[in-house]
Amino acid sequence: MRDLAADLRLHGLHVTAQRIAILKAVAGKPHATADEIHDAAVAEIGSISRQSVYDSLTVMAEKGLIRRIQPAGSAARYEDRVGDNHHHLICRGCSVMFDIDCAVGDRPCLVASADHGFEIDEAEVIYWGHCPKCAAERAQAAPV
Amino acid sequence: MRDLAADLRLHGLHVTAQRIAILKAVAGKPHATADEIHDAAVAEIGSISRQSVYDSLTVMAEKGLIRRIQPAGSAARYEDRVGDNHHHLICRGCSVMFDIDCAVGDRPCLVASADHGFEIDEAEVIYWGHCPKCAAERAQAAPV
DNA sequence: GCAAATACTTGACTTACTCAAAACCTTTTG
DNA sequence: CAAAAGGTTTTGAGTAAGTCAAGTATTTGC
Repeated sequence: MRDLAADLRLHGLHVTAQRIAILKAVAGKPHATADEIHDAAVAEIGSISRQSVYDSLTVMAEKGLIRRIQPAGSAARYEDRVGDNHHHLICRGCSVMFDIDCAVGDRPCLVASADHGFEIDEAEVIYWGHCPKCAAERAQAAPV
Repeated sequence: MRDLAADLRLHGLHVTAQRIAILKAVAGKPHATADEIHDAAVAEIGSISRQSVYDSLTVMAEKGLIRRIQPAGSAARYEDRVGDNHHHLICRGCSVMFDIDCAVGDRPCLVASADHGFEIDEAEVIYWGHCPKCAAERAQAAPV
């Protein structure tokens, strides 16, 4: 298990009960929303304001401790798997989300065909589709 | 120029002044937000409710006349370039957005390394970085 | 142990978007 | 052409997710 306190200090952040609780929540339930993380943190330490959850998630994402994913049509989600540039697979029906390892290799997806002079730092890839369950339901609802 | 009315009819939608105005707005300013499209449509036909703009954009996106892009940290945007699976390059500073042709080829990016049984229909790729202008400003604000 | 810096809480506020019901317009059919 | 049928637009209220600001509390370096 990660030493959460050391992790925070390493990134120049103060160590507080709230932040430890948030990190635990993110680690324990990948792809959780800010709201779910708030609930988990409340369960862990009894009380924490919603605002602190937002603040902490924001700085921790900025410092690179966690990663924020913001798919179309749903609230932002957070995960503690960082640094490996993996991607995501999301169901259009029920919004389940899976991790997908980069199909091509290490980070070649970072190369765009024309960069317009940009300094590119991330290539975000989201695969959209329907999970087996939702695909079956759709087939039934709208038969050919 | 596209025959907008025929385009709507082809997709099973009624032809109305509002929808024509919205399609023109989307074509005239790619990557516009619902709000900007509303403004453009008002300029075109004098008056249209915000709700109609949302409704129309939603059905037209469903029917495949236009495409909705919803990047993290900003409102949804719309474009009329559909069917070629191109990608986007967005500046973290000022949110400018450019089109990027698929680096690999036609649509191979659709292939995920493990599909979890999903029926995948789209691979959305967003390159994040800083445009030349914002990169320069950042370098000045936080010099090494 | 103290001062300075960082973090947390409270509560008001905003933005982007959704829901619902009634009025209206397009299209289809006779 | 008229009228029925059903899709479309308007109006207005409502919601979720997140932001802003000011004051209080905690952590850390000295």
